[in-house]
Amino acid sequence: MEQEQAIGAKRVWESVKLYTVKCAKCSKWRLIPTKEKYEEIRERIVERSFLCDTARAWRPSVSCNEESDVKQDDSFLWAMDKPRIPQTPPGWQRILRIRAEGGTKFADVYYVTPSNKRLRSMVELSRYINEHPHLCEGVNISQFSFQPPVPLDEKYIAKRARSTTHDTSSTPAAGAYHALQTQNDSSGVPESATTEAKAPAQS
DNA sequence: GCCACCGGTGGC
DNA sequence: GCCACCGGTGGC
Repeated sequence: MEQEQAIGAKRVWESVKLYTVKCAKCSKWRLIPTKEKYEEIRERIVERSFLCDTARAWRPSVSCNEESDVKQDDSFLWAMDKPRIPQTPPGWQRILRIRAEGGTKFADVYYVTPSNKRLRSMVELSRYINEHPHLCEGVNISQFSFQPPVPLDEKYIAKRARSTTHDTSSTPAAGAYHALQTQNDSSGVPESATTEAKAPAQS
């Protein structure tokens, strides 16, 4: 199941199932209870490292001695967010849609406005802000980023012609700040259809 | 007819 | 060569 967010009359579907951040000390994954909390952590992860102690705010008993909350295995599709993505302004939604496996792009980011409009790019966004000043008080474009996360499984995307820097194969998560997981379930990307779907020949 | 999704491409 | 942007369209 995907997370459903009712916005006005419309329903918006988010591909992300779970939000996870790695402790900078013990390298264990900690689940983040809400998208809002995750966005808050993500925005400042460079300045403020995430630690198991941080998770005590919502889970008083947690510490580096506890096992990782999640195993990094194939039951989820893992993707790593870029740091410094600003928190989404109140009344807006930042939505991530994972694309089907084997395509040319991994995911699309879009924003849903307070008036329930779906914006696909900075161009559309700044036009919207100009045309709806009353809905955009105290909002400016620096609070938005369309930067999508990167899949940890690079083969999820169709192979690019001769990628030169291909050394990330060892441990992509090693230097990672944080990750999000999306489930390979039937409502999103069908498991069976994606696992061994191979393009006959690549140019 | 609408809209979510994907691919093509222009501009950097 | 990369990727932000958006046009086209298939599936509902």
